[in-house]
Amino acid sequence: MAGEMEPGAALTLRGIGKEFGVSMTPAREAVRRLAAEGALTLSSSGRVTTPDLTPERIEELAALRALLEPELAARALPRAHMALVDRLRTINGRVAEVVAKHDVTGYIRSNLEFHRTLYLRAQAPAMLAMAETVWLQLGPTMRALYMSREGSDLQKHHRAILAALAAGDEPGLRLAVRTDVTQGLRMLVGL
Amino acid sequence: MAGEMEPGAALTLRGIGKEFGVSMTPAREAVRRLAAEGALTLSSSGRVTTPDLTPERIEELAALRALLEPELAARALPRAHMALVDRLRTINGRVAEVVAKHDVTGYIRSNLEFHRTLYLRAQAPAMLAMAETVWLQLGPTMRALYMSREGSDLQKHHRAILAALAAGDEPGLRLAVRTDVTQGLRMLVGL
DNA sequence: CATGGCTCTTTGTGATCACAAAACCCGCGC
DNA sequence: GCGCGGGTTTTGTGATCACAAAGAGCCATG
Repeated sequence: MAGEMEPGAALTLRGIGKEFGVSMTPAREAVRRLAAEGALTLSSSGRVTTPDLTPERIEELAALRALLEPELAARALPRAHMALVDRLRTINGRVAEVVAKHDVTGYIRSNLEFHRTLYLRAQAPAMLAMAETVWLQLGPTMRALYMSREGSDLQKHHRAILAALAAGDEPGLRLAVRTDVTQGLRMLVGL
Repeated sequence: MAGEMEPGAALTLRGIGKEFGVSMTPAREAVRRLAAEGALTLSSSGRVTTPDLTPERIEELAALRALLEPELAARALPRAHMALVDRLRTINGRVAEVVAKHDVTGYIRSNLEFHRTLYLRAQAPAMLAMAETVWLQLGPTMRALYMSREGSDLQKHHRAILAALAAGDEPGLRLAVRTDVTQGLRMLVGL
């Protein structure tokens, strides 16, 4: 999810097992579970790789984010207190730090933490799980995305989200989340 | 997905294995995969049951359907030809048959086939997979739902979908799909 | 008659193994 | 130089086993 692996990277059950000090059996279960969520690709012969997404697939996943995440934000809005906004501001500060250090993985991680923290307030576990599934599928691709561009104006969108949250402005919040989510992925496809 | 199992039904790995003539290993993989999609529940001790959804969870899943399926329908619309509408009409006829026979499982199956046939035209596999994941989670619950009410006016919504499709009316299609999806589940929660 | 504890059974976990298929690599021939 | 076999290695699959924990049932006791 954090983009630690590049798209198309191959994995072996025995390799995973050795890496985590277990046998093939639990490695297989983990792989099958991740494959079920679309986070890994199983070739017809059972080989395991991280997915190498086509532009159409990326657009589709971006559309899913644009569908799910504004809804999650809107559901979180009535439950959001000042403490939440403060917490989000803190996380957003950490985003700025890792951007300065060109730490791609750290950036993706804290960016997603920002979103997750907000959506947790929606009290919608199934919907949040779906959003996280999408993040998982985009993981390896996000690395490629964020390495190609500077993340300076993503902060702008996060600030817009915070402002709408503090103002209790639902339409504004939906729009801010949607553009934050859409804009980054748009670049990758080159639209 | 077809509601063949009731909510809260227990499963054992050895039982599944015997039922399908395999050992525990493939049974475990299948169970873990389904659990990853939310189609089965794993207790903390590893016990496997079909999920017994709370009303809040049902509302959430209904909201997901209301979010995803109009989008899928809208994406299918520009690609929909007369042959597709005919095919949908045929499937809809089959829905009427099974309703007459009070065949709950058959009804759910053909109802979902109606939706899946339409959404396949959207050329959006990730989005369709998400919708099917939701269906899977609702499966056991849908049985309980459709046994408690008559499915007569669901045909009405399907006809509205077909009409909007034939007319190329996107807003109408979105609305028709949304109400078809929402209305059935609304009863169960008792809103 | 209810309740607590004890035992036996059931059940999931993870390791190991034999097997088959796929991939890889090396060398040969065109 | 390039492509194509053939043998070797790697890799996933599914079965089986030992083990531990959780459940179920039963009996004794208050």
